Amino acid sequence: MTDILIIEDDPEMGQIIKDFMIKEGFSARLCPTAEEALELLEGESFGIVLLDVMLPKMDGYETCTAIRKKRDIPILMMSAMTDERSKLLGYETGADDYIDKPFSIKVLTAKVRALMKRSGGGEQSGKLSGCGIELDTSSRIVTRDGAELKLNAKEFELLRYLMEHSGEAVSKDELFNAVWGCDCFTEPSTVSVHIRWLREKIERDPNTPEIIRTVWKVGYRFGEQR
Amino acid sequence: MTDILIIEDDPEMGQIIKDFMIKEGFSARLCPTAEEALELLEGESFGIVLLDVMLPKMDGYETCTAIRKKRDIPILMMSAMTDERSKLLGYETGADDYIDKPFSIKVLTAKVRALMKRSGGGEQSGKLSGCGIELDTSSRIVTRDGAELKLNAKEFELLRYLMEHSGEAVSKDELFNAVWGCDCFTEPSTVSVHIRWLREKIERDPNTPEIIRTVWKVGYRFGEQR
DNA sequence: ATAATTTTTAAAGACTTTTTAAACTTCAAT
DNA sequence: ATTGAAGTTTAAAAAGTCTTTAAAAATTAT
Repeated sequence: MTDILIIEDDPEMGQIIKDFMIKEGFSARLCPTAEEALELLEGESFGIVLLDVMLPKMDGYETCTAIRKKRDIPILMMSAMTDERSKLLGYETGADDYIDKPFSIKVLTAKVRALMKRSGGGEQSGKLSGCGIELDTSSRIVTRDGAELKLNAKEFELLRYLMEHSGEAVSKDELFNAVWGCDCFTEPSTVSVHIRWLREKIERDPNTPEIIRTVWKVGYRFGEQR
Repeated sequence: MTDILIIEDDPEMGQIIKDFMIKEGFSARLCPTAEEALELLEGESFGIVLLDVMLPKMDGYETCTAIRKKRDIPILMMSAMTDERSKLLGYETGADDYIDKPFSIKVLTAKVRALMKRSGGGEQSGKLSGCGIELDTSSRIVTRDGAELKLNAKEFELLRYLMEHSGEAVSKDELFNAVWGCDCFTEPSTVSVHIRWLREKIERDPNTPEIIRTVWKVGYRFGEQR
């Protein structure tokens, strides 16, 4: 997956940024014009856009507006115009952050990381974690404090759903529909039996569950207290 | 709902920021020390933190780390130290953005909006609060001054309804219909019994209720009179 | 095909919540 | 002050929910 889309008409500048981002472990794509970039955004998905404001035909503000119409991707504007008006215009057109040129490439990287972290994006890894439990949806491996737990299918799906909705009280019906599917002749009460088996495996003390809590008259809740 | 927590030891500066944020439609709370702020964060929930780096005892970086341990709330650092090292340290300790002092208050506002938009919308996720009580409809967790209260279903629904109509006198019939549903053979007088259990749990002194007041000949009212 | 594993069912038991009813207190009007 | 209606408090009964088993059924692997 290509992470970063750099829209920058100065080839030297663009290359510096791209090289550094790659060195930092991202993958990056450089694009000298807004038109090209917009086309690229149609086909590929990026984690973030670094957008130069001074561009040949279509300027950064127009570009920003155009990207926003299509995608809710984080946009970081880069500009030599350090005045208030320019910055405000940047934010108004939908930018997430604005950095003055010339900038420290390290600060730029930090900003990129901060934005990616916040937009939940970046990592599309399929790893869920909380309360010492890690669940990897692609390998279907679940660990507690690093040790692998052997869950069977229903237990895995239950845990996955609960972890995807970590902190929420999930109703038993919702759980049942999510794991068994809406049209199914199984007794919904089977949910609690599987929750039992699951607790047997993931809880330190299955009789006083701390990871999967019961929410009376509602259902269950995975994880943190608040 | 209090949106913005401003941690700033210079009272004049703090007040300017607070006033402007309020003028912009946010609600804001000013806090001169990190210690106080951390305590406040225990009990209340905020949409964003504006964090001054130069603070009396505990500095901004430490504070940032401490907040991050507790909450995944957006943090915007404000600092007169404009060098690269300081900024990187800010991002490393978990800040989402960093603004150099002196700054344009309008740019600060734009940054606040951008961050809020990004972090799950800034919209309250179904949290109700008042009188030191916080009620989260999605996790169904209720806290008073940060400590979790264990309410059962009817108590929760009663409190939710009252908080949704905070400051209003809600008639007993209205409450009964909202919580029990219109067609139900239960005695409506059971409402007062549940109010009692609820007061037992949320009031400091259940015999002289200050959070859920009785409105004679009408019903009950949550929170302050205006 | 047989064995092993997983999933479902059903039912008992433990526990929590909700209701009821009755005694008690407070309020406001006479 | 007295009175009756409105509100509170309590404890115990009733209703309901969740847990835990064990065994049967279904599925999967050998």
